[in-house]
Amino acid sequence: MYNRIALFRTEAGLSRKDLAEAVDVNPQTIGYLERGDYKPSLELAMKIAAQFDVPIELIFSFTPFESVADALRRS
Amino acid sequence: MYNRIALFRTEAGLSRKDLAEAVDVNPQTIGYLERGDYKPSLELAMKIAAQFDVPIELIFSFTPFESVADALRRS
DNA sequence: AATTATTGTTGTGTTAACACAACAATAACG
DNA sequence: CGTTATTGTTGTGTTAACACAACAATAATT
Repeated sequence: MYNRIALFRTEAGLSRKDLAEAVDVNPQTIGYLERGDYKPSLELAMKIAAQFDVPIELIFSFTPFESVADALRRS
Repeated sequence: MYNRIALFRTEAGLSRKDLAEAVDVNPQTIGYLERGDYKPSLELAMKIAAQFDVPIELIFSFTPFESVADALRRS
């Protein structure tokens, strides 16, 4: 399971602690998710997606995300 | 957490056993999910959504889904 | 009516997603 | 330089999402 939590989080100017408070989990949990140490529950994934106002599929994927450079080049 | 698994499943002509095999879980697990006895992992939710080829948000929601009648009336 | 498929219920066991604490390493800032 | 914020690491404990088994109830099929 790949994710772009860190990407969205830093762009939003949030620390892990900030995001953790926003979605109501322990700050360590955000770190574990970003590193891929464990996979989120659907509930947590939905809260994170809601926080950045994007669909879940933009943040979580079974296949690797393309680089930001490539994505912007395509857009 | 509300879901429309049963709705999509029956429309697709699948039994719980069928869907369970398609997303590689125990048939009981589908029953538990449909009844709301427990919430899916993100991984399972994504597999189910992929099975019906719709975004996760069409199947799972924090708020109740409108009735099929209302949805069709609106469309 | 008999058989088979589907669904629901109960129970037990395992694993991983969490919470929480403590501390080290590094980065940012006064 | 000293302080503070941020991130990473390790460890322990709890809970819920699963697997699996057995069986009852109902629906569908022959």
